[in-house]
Amino acid sequence: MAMAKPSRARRITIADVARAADASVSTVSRVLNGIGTVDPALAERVRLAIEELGYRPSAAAQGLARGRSGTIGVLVPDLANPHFSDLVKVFSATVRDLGARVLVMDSDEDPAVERELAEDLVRYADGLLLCAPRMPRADLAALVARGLPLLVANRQEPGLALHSVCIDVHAGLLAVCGHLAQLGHRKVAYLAGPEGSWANRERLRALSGAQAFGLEVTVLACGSLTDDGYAAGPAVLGTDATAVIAYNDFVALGLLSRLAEAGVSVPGDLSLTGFDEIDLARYSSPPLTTVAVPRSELGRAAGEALARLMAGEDDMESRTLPVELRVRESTGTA
Amino acid sequence: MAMAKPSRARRITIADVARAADASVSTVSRVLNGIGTVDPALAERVRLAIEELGYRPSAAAQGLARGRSGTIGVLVPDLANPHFSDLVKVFSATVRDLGARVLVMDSDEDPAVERELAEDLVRYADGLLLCAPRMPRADLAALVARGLPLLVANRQEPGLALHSVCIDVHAGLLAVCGHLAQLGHRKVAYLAGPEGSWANRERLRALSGAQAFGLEVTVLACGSLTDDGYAAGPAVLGTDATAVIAYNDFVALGLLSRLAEAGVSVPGDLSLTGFDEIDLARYSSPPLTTVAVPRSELGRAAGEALARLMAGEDDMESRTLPVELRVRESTGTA
DNA sequence: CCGTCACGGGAAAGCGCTCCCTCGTGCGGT
DNA sequence: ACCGCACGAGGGAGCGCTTTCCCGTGACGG
Repeated sequence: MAMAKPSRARRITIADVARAADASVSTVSRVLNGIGTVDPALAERVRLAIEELGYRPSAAAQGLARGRSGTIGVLVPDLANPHFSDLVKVFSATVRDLGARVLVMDSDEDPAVERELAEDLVRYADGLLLCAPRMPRADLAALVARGLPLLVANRQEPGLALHSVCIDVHAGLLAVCGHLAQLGHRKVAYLAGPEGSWANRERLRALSGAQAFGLEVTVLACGSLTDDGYAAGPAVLGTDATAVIAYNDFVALGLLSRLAEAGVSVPGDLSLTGFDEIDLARYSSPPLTTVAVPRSELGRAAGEALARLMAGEDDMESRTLPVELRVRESTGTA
Repeated sequence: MAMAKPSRARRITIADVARAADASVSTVSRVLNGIGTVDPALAERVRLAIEELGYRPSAAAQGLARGRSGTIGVLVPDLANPHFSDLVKVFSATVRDLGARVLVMDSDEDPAVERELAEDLVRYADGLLLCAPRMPRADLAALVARGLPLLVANRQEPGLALHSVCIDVHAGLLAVCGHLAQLGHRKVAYLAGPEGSWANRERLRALSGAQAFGLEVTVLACGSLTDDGYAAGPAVLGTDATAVIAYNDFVALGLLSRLAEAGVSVPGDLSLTGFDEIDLARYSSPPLTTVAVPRSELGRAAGEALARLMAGEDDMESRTLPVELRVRESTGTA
């Protein structure tokens, strides 16, 4: 008796269900999509058949037929950075309530890759969340021109009609400056983040405003990693600053470690501030004065904003979320 | 003159390209897929048309026609945990070289959600990477039965035919024990991680083996977060242990902070070890003795393993990746 | 010079779903 | 008793690709 090879068990389709439930494909589809015009008994039969067969609708077929995939693309520069993984986490949870899934791509900060990935995401997704602080404006414009719902996080590009949700970096750093000025500091060093990134530009902008507080700022090239902060130790000690504003908490913690090694007391000899408030900030010794950014809020706001964009509401204003200065023990009087 | 409303600019399809390039749809498809049997001149014309029209093939249509989506599903318990975000990052980069994209879902450690998400991923993906340390065995079995390439990370389930890549947690903790024993410690406290998780079980298993080193272990319930470690301070001080083995680096750092507050010297009064080596471990004071796990290696191994599974190689053995003890200043003689 | 092939290229059949349109039925109104 | 209507249910045309099958052409050998 010849028996078909159990090669690759054919996928169970909606037609199989229809047959099993003795209903039409249309009806099964209705049941699947919760359209109420189906006789309860029939619907129940269909549900049973679905259960029995272990049927799951093919996402590809649904996507093709519906004209949308139920997928949102997210592009981040570095998923290993808690700032972004947190964002993705909350964003993903938020849009999930909308019935959407998230396709994440990590550009590794490489602009060329970024372009390519964004282009790829467009093919898959119904909407895009872009965290691309350094993507060339032209690429951004090209993406906008594609016409699909697009939202950028933490970036503003005047003149480009794109929606965004941002952290109020400017206000945050201003608060830091105010705090330091109040403590009597006059000369401060700023450990700069990645050159050209929006976040760094915003900080610099705030810093230039800080002269109003009587602060004299020395900008030192640094980076965004703990290692960068650690490496910046000597440079910092080479200045006559009495306080250091680190690009973020990682940098601050790295520097803190180097300072401890060098026997420099914080805040006795030097005050130090971070930014972004990572969990560990309050567990360092001394606990770090930093700026708490509403990470979850950002993810949620992004999710909601994109939802509205995808629903066709195009008249939406960009949101800027407030931050909060967290004064702890790493800052003291000059 | 009646003009069609520029409603929602119809998608550009392969047919448009064919028309523009004066070729057949088949040919355009061939060019797209790099099938060599096309006259170079024609191919060039097609490429030009594609460029001109800004055509991008619809992922849904391709997926439906090809019978596979080019997407791999990844389920993690917590994307905010660097352990998993790192894994996803590397994994995603690895499979990208295979032409696959990654759909990430975060179960938030909720078993019910986990089931649902896994079920959902199946509809979208050609393969699955599961990080589900506590998913009920039955759910796992159900997933295996679905027949699609499935790989689990950091978990082994004897009797279930599933492939896995793991970190050698057992060996890692054994190394920690050996190190402490060598320093003369006899009584140690273990700050336990999430109950029921594979990683915690493995540690406990190693710990029971540690009696061979003459170690007497007190297990204290704790958790996996910095806060948990901080909170465990009093409990730790309530024991007569001379060394503490923390579930992971976060816990260790949290405890370290609490100990510093309490004026307990590390390693003078108490030795302390972490696990997983996060970046900050070497920047704490004192720098943390911990176990370095090959996070990137894990992601890469997972990517490669899943690639092979998806290519049909079913005869694959599970891999266990070696770890490395990093001795730093948080451990000293008893 | 014609038969044979190899090969470039086109037509068309799906892939598994959604959704519009149509059809049949049973009901109420006049 | 008849017409119309509402509503439940089925038929079938796509959605945008891939891929098989087949045809036409030109090169080559006998």
